[in-house]
Amino acid sequence: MDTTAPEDSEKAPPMAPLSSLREPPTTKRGARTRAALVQAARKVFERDGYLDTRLADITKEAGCAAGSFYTYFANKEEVLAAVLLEAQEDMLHPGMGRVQDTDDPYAVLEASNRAYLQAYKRNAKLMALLEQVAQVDREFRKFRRRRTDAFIGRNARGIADLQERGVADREVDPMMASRALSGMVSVMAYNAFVLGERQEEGAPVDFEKLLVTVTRLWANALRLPGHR
Amino acid sequence: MDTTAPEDSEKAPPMAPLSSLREPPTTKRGARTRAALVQAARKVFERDGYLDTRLADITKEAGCAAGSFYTYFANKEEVLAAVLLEAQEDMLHPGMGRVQDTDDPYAVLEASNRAYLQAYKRNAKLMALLEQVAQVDREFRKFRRRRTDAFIGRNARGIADLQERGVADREVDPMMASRALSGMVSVMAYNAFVLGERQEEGAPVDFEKLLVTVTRLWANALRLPGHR
Amino acid sequence: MDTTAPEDSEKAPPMAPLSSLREPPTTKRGARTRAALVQAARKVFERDGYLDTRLADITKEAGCAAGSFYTYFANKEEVLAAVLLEAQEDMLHPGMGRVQDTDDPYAVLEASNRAYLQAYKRNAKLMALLEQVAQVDREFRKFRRRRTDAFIGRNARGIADLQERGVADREVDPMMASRALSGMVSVMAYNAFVLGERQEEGAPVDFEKLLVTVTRLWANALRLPGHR
Amino acid sequence: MDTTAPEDSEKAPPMAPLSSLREPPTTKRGARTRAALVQAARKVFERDGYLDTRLADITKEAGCAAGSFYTYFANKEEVLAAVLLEAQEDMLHPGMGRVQDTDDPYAVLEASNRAYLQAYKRNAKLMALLEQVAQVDREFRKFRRRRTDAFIGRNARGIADLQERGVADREVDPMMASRALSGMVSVMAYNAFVLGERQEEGAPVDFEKLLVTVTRLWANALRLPGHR
DNA sequence: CATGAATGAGAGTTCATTCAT
DNA sequence: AATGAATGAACTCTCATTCAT
Repeated sequence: MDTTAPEDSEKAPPMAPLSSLREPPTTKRGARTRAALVQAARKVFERDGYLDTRLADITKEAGCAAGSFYTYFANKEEVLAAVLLEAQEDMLHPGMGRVQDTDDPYAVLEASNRAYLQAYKRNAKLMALLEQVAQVDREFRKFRRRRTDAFIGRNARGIADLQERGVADREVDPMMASRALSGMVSVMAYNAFVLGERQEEGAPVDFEKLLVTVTRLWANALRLPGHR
Repeated sequence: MDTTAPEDSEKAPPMAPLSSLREPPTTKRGARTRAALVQAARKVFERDGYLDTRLADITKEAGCAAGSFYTYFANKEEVLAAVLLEAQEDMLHPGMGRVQDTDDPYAVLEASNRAYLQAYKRNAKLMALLEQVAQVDREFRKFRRRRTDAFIGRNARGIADLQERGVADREVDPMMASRALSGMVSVMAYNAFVLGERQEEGAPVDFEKLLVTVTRLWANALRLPGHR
Repeated sequence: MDTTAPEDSEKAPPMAPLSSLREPPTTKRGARTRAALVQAARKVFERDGYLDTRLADITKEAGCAAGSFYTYFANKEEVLAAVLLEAQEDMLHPGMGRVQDTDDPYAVLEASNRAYLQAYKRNAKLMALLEQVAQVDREFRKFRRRRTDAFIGRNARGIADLQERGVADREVDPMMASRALSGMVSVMAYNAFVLGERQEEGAPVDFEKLLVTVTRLWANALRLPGHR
Repeated sequence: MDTTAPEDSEKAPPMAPLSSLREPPTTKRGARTRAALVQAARKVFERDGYLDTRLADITKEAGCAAGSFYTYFANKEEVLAAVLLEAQEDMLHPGMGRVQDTDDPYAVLEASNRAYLQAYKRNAKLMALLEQVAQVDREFRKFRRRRTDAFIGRNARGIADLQERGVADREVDPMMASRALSGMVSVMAYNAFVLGERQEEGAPVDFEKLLVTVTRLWANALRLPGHR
């Protein structure tokens, strides 16, 4: 789910647009240390949350000295950026098997949602982290937005396509419908895989039921035919 | 990757469940000071965000000494609780005029969504704050959940009712459908009224178009009859 | 003596023009603490030099907690500013008794130089500090410049006056001559009272001989008549 | 106030008296690297000032690795020493053409001052650096002192000579007069060529006017005859 | 000799919380 | 009840120096 904080809330220091400023390590040893830091950072971030993570926690986890951190990153933001960039691939491009070959819109839709939900589940901790950090840092809000927009755009094209083929409700704006329906799925994913996994915050969820429900609602919402 | 979410991320200090611990002020002067603090807190929270707000900012805004804060609240969480409790009414019970009288499910649905979206827009800054703080504090996550569940429950009853009346798709679980569709609307509201209002984070939104779209999608999703 | 560093050498952070930003203490206790800090700062600065002074040294000397420093000053610069402002009076306006009554230019000159040298000697440690810090901080360079200019201007007027009265060499530009001669005296003072007092850095100096020499050279340089 | 100057201000680590400890490089490659470091150091020192210079800045400018620095120098002081020693010649022995042949004391004096001022101007950045570092490091204070004393001694001999020839005021101690007058010229040079070149710190100066003025004042101060 | 990563002590700063007045 | 100064733990970041390759 999407969440945010008052615009002016963050003092915006000069920050790089989510790309490493420090030059990459030249030696093998350097690469190893950097990798250890990124891995440690991910672990600690996911465990303690972005805000409660001290840089010392990361270096400790990585097994290196506090100062070594700054050989590779300028601050907490930059490690997180590195963590996210490293995981970006799997988060962005779920890849959804062969089903696309079919002509059955419902089957395609279900496959798409399945891929999305699976990827979300796989990266749930990271998604939780992203949501948290997006509340606090504009740069990561942008990152999240890029990710969201990728899905929304893809789905909007799918909807427009169905409309052209005459199988989807032509009354709705494809873009806005995509925003709404994609949002619907992402909220469900967040609730199921982020909150649902937490003690006392939510109940565990039946993956298939979730998938079927959102798919059906989505199909209905577009008035796809058949599939009573 | 597995999906245990950052449950432990927040050090959980002994905290009261969102109700003031401190006994209420006895004197008039005390009541005035407390009120000033709550009002100031809301203003500063909305302006600077929860995390960037220093208690000193609040007392300064309230025009009282730093120490006075502790006469009424134990910490930042408690003021925020007070702020939210004070605003709870309008956030929770939008109240939606007389339309409920009609039998037209679509009209009822639209009225309900209108009321929700209007309330969201009215309290957008507070909602933003709530989302932010929910990322950081379990107690406020619970608060948010109570609010969300109220809407979800209400909508689920509506859906079940329509199903019983035979006008809604019986294949979907009313509760889960309500989660999905309510979530859909809340995401749209968040994007429109929280992110949409921020420079460079989102475009301003046409309220009516938003309302019509989500209502239509909702109606379609349930296969409500009629309406073209 | 005047000394400085390459212009670009100092990263110039937004700094206040040598005036306290923090609001002054309201209570007696506050005033006491602030005063203790200024006094401690002066002592430590004079003992350890500006650069080697840690804020912790100052608070320790003042007998208060590290954090208390920031109640009154934003950083090291600001305390030093406070120290200098407090001592400014005596450094700037030596006050030189009754001699001004006479018409004898030489006597006036000697009295003036005596007052200057005495004041310099009295504040030697502070002058040393000022020289040191002027090498490092533009704002204090300005401060030093204001002080220097005050003397130079005063002396330039004296020289011009003598020229008008026909007792001083009219060939020299009064302002530039004042720069040169005032500079001459200040170098001598620096060498005598700052360096001269240090072990192995210079020999102790006979105050009267110093005074007589610079006065005679000054008088000669302007071709004042009489005096052998 | 008393006048013990900040003698103890600098922690005095075991330091060599401004001569390279490290043995000179044996290979050609080594000599090249060392030279590159010295050159880079001078550039960076002059640009950023001694204190703000990081060893990393120097090695970067020299195009070699951080660790290589320690092959040739033990620390920042030592490079600076190397820099100064390399430039010492031009700073110390201006060389002043043929004018010394004349008997006209004024001409000799002017030639001497011209040579001094030209050398100062030529090495202004280095002089600025020296002044800065002298404020901070005893060893460089000694270096500066040796330089200053060379000039003072030379000028004192000149003055004594003139006194013996009966053309200079015999009432002043040649050594002290030399200190004062040499100091006068050096202050003027510092103000003109170091401060004068900086934006907003001083106005640019007319070299010839400066030369004529200090020379005339100097001549007058000694009561040299002629030259009205 | 050169490299460049690793180290870690140490400094400045923030701010929730306490407490004497 | 109110005040506002005092506290000090906590954290980030710098950079001279070392050392394995």
